[in-house]
Amino acid sequence: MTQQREETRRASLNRGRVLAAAVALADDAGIESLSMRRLAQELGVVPMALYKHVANKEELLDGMVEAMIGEIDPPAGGADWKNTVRLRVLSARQALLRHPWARPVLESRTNKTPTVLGYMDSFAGMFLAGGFSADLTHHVMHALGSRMWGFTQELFDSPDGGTVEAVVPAEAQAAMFRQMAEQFPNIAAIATTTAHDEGSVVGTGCDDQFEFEFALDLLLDGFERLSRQGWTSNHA
Amino acid sequence: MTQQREETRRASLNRGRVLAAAVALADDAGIESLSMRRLAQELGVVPMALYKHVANKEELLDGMVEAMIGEIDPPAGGADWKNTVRLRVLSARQALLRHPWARPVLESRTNKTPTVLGYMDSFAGMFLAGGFSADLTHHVMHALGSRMWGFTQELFDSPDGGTVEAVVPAEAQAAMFRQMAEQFPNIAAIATTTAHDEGSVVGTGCDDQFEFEFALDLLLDGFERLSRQGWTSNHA
DNA sequence: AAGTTAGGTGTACGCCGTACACTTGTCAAG
DNA sequence: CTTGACAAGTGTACGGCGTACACCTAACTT
Repeated sequence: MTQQREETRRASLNRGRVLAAAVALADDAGIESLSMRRLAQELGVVPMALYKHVANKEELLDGMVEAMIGEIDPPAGGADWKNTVRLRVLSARQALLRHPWARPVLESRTNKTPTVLGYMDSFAGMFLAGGFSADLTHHVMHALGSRMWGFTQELFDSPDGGTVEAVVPAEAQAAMFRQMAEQFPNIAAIATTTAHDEGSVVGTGCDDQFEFEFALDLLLDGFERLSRQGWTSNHA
Repeated sequence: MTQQREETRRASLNRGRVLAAAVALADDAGIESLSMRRLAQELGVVPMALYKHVANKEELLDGMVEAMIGEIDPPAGGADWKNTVRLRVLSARQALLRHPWARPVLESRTNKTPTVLGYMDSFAGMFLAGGFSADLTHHVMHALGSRMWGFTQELFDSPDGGTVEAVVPAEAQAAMFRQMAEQFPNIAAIATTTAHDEGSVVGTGCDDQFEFEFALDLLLDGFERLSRQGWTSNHA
């Protein structure tokens, strides 16, 4: 039967192979290099062939997101809600760090697929199981926002690899820093406390994982406090 | 002199007119409609003419962001840090709501212009002036993240206007809801507490302003607590 | 009067997503 | 064994995009 033949014919495409290739390409070459044409080329096929397996590029991206979600650990049972949520978020973060394209793609998605909704549903479930009211759970989910996916809008994000500084001569960096300190004294004050080397004022010098966990724990602690004191909305 | 002539010659372009037209176009037709060609057409000029006033599209977007930032109220003096920050964030939010294109554009910007840095600097200044250590200010800025700009990654955001429901017959909505309740029981539980009408499970039914302020205040309260107890990093 | 230059033009290139009509290889039914 | 259907891959083409580059022209400087 058809199914059998398809599997034996080596070169045959299918939705899974297309998605896997798309993920691989985005991982290796960056999301901006992922075009239908380039992807087809990578698969040794003509661009239009892809459309037999995904409806359009949007759906391709949806599929990629779903693949990424599949890498996030399911909620660990047993622990209290706070740790359960915490671990899940950090697991999501790991998946996201493996697939840097996922952040912009996730942000751009406007229609949630069932898989995405399922992920969000399981999140809501963790709060409800922890004794949160439905109302509080709702607000708390909003407050968590994209941190649910393990990412934050980065304040200072490096354009890419970040080996740029090596090229710029050190004295020029120092001059730039002095100029910046004049124009942006507060940022400079912050930067000097964390970055030990004067050159890397922006971009490097931030321990992203620390910042992420700092904010996450701040929120979780806030949630806990509200839940404990039996928060209810005084909102219409 | 040149300057004088330019002002008298009505049709002449300049960077300001280009940026203003770009903002107007993005406001009216959506950011996805803002192309160099379309913008040029709007200005009654050939596409390449724009490149005499902005280096490329990236710089155009940077300029638009700067224009938007210009609409944010400067920090009000006199109040305590918390209220100062709060009001400024809410002012930013107002500007952002007037220009829906600004969120995606801001997110996509990788190199911060001086104006953007200046805005961030003034934010850091509010915390420092409130007695925060440089270190805590740093982390707090990260935790605030994009909320500094008055936006959050929306959990359930409607694709557009949102008058879709009017088209879908009510009984079909109810059926969809029942199916969703089965598949995503936790989301359904949340949705029913807030949305009084069963149909609008996703997208509508959330008071975005409330959600925003809820999360903002949660964070600000957390910041206050840390600052008061003289938080210092036990981080390498 | 001559030369410089800023600002607007026209053409063209290489990308993009994808509509649509086509071939082809595989199978089930007659 | 033929036939006809159908799924999968192809080829061509269209309208969009950002923008490089050569050009024209009107204004200002000297």
